[in-house]
Amino acid sequence: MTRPMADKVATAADSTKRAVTSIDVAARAGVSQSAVSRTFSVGTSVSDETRKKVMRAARELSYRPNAIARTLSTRQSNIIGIVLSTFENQLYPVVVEQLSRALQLQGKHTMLFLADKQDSDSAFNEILSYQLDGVVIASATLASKLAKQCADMGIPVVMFNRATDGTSTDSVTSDNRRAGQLVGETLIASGHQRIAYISGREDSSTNRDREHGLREALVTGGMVLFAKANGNYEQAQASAAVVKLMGEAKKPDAIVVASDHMAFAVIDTLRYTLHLRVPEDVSVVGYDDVPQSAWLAYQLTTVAQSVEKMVRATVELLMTPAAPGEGVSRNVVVACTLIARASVAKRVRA
Amino acid sequence: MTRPMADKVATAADSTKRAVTSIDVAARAGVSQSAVSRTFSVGTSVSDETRKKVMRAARELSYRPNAIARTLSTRQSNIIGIVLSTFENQLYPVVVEQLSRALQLQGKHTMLFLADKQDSDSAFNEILSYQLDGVVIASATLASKLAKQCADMGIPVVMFNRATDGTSTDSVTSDNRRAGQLVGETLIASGHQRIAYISGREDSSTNRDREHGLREALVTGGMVLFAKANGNYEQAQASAAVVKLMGEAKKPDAIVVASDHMAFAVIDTLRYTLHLRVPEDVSVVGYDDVPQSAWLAYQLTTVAQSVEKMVRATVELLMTPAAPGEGVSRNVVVACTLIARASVAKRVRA
DNA sequence: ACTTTTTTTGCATACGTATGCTAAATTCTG
DNA sequence: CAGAATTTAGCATACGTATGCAAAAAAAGT
Repeated sequence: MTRPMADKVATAADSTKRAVTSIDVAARAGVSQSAVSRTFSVGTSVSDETRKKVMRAARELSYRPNAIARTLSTRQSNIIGIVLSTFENQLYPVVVEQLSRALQLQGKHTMLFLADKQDSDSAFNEILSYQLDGVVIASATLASKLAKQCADMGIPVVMFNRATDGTSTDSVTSDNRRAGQLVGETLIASGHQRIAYISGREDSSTNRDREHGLREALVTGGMVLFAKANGNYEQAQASAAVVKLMGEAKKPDAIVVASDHMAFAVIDTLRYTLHLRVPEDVSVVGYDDVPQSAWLAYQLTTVAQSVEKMVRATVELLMTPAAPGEGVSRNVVVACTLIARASVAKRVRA
Repeated sequence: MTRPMADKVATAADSTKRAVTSIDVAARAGVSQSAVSRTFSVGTSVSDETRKKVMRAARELSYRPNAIARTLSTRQSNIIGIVLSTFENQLYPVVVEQLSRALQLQGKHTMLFLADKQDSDSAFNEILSYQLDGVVIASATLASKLAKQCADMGIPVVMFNRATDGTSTDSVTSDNRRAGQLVGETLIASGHQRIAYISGREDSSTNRDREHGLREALVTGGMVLFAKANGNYEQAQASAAVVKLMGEAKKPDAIVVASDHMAFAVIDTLRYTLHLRVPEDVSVVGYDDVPQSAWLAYQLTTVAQSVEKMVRATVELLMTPAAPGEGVSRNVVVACTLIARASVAKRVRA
């Protein structure tokens, strides 16, 4: 009896104080625990009177339903996983921000997972052990493997900005082939004759489709791709690529770059390393229309992916999972728009 | 008896198939459920033999412990919430990426929360109902309010890159006052005489400290701040601010900008709108050292925050929560470094 | 007023794992 | 080899909420 009181006093910072549960609320409101639960669940029937009593008690105790317990019971976590490899390309911050916001509006929450070369497997397993309501994959690395694992667990998966490589997974992409065509058409229309391409990762469907579309437009216009170098979606490699392209005897008069992110490095290298003018000496076109493309330093002509539409489609797919066993994947392709800025010149035919 | 079989066949995509639980594994391994649980928990005692049996059965059934159930039982979710307002400033993608990676290495996962002006309250409540192990606040909006709520619930909170406004919350910041001094000293040393400041949000401690340090260095050097305009951490406002500063009869010869993000807009506006040269006509200095600062187009002299150190400190604080009722907050201040690039000129005294 | 229908309530149990406690098995000790 | 000390296994219960079911209450119908 020396100090039992001290052990029981609950100070504000007392970490031993138990959280308020629906049972506490029920006791205070003089109803059953079920009544409390029903009050806080949508689509359940409670009389106005009990609801009021419960709400009052809940407020007084500052009760908040425990999402974890709820998940265990309903098998619905309201958590969506987003897998990506890096934020380096400014497109991804934009995507994650918009996606998170859109999901929050639907009462979902976002669990971020940064895939890495090494730890991918161990951490994948961990993320999968949270009863995710869905997963958005915006990372090339191990995408199809992870997609399969999720599918096996019955978790809806959406591949964002990458096509399904044979596996039957839902996906949202923009119309990259058309994007490539648009770029080709614009460059031809503005009088370019030697059009080169700096590619992204060769195993990326986005890159392939963009190149494919570009080549189609060139053929239609009676020409072929003038040159090509690989930038691998990395700025350093893109810089090296443009140095190589401009080091040849016959130089391109326009360079199409597989992503805006690389295009910035290309423009910088052209201007500050090779001392060439953009667009007077070389035109540059990118893809994605990330925020920086509009900056005065770049004024990059590019093809805009409508992140907004892609996000909307993604959320839609996540919320309405395909019927099980359906086997056929849903692939949403969002239209894209050419944004003409100042990085493309009008050239007079020689 | 017409089609009972069809109803029971479990196809791969059959969403009705129940998840594998520790009980299933126990049955298959011929041990109790506790044995399975102990096998998958660290720091518990199981004999090698049972462990092997369990692991084997688990592998055969591809069992994965249910993190949600585990959370309910242990009151430890292994989820850390990150609250921020926007990814616009490239510093934040970098921070979130590094923080997530660091947390993943500790077996923690990241729940992202994008604070908004409107929905802040409702969504806060939701995020708090997941038994978060900790919260990192990297958003100015409602920071102190949220911090208090978390503290009341016994959730460790760390304010990232913003000081605690009186409230006793742990925080990690860089030495912004010293950063300001460094900038002032450098500009004075390189012969600048009319040093102006474009500020961030006035209610941000980061901004205040940077300005404070800058003014101190100026006073020490026998001068005062030449002019000041508010950029509010937004590029458009920063552009307007620089236009205003350069529109005066007496123009600054150096502009210190409260963030790199704004500094890019300032440089672009100087060059492409006002047709001035950087650094020949005006030097520009930023804060943060985001990736773009190193780009050839900007070559921005800036003060680097060591995101790596800040992240490490944040994780450290999260993992070792202060003793309850301690009342005194831990405030880690990380040293910063001036990164000299080409946006500052050497001026000869007139 | 009495039956029928509808709504509301509470009871009991399930969700999947962790863990205190006790009993059993094992190892150690002399 | 007996007994003590230690390790390991299993039982039972807790974590906090949701929900099927049946009883109770209220509303509607005649």
